[in-house]
Amino acid sequence: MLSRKTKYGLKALSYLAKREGNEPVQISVISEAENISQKFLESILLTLKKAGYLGAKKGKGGGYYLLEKSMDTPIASFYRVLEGPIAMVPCVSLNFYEKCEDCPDEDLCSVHSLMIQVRDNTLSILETTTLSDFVKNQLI
Amino acid sequence: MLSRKTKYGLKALSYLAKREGNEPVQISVISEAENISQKFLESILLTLKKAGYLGAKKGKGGGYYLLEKSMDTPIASFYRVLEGPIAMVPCVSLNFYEKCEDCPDEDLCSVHSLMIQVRDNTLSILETTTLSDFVKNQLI
DNA sequence: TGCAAACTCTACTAAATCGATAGGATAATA
DNA sequence: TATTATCCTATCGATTTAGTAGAGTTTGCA
Repeated sequence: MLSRKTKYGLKALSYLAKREGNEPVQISVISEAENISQKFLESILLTLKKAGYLGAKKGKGGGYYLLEKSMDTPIASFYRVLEGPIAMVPCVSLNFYEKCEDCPDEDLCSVHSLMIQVRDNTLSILETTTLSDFVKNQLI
Repeated sequence: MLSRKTKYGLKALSYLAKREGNEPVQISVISEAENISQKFLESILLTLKKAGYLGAKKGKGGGYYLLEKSMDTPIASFYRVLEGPIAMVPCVSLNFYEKCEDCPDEDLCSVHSLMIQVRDNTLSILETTTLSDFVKNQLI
């Protein structure tokens, strides 16, 4: 299940991506438009900024805006920053790998094999869908 | 992320599915073979029994065993019993649908559209892989 | 009949995570 | 210098997770 953090983060990104121009937008504007708690959104946007996907400007006329590369960034990247691993078990994670304590041999684990398939299928979507695609699709 | 409950449940099912014959197997045997806390596994197997996938026999020589239909049951069914929804957001769940409070129109939500794709991809694996397939694959 | 084996069931708990909220610090603008 | 808006740390209540404890029930067997 997607956490609210990730869902809100993606919705905020899509809000920024849909705008014409790239003027800074205040947190309060996004939070009202997308029905997200303002304080919660604050921390989410900060995370995305630290990860290098958003720029921020302080003071009057300030707010958050997309950095250039963000439109071509796959959703998978945002997902990993907000939610963490895409894989359903750490032992099949590409970016957050961890061995299972209970499993002596991954190659003999049915769960492992199946979850590799699920991971690859999910990745095929999340890695090929960029933020630009993400907002394009919904206009159809 | 898969909970331990689901992972352990699937491992126990696969343990039973790999056995020759279908004699009852004690919880303690499975828990040792798969390195799962016995008490925890107890409750998991009980859940699977109540859902109609396992039979149980009490007393000496007792234990859990697969019911006939279980070998042809898709992993998706076990998953739903153990973990809950397969979808990443309730608003795209087929079996556990819930409307998002924050979302006025699902058709205009980019997250919604994307998660439908992810769901369908994941389902295409979990619905077509039966318990029988599940243990067959790993022998290759 | 009586004992032991093994599942059944309820209740409880420690720890972690989630979804926020509070409030002050910092920086930019006018 | 006053205002605006992000930055940052800390805290908190509710929920979920991953168990644990312990008594109850059914079955097989001597």
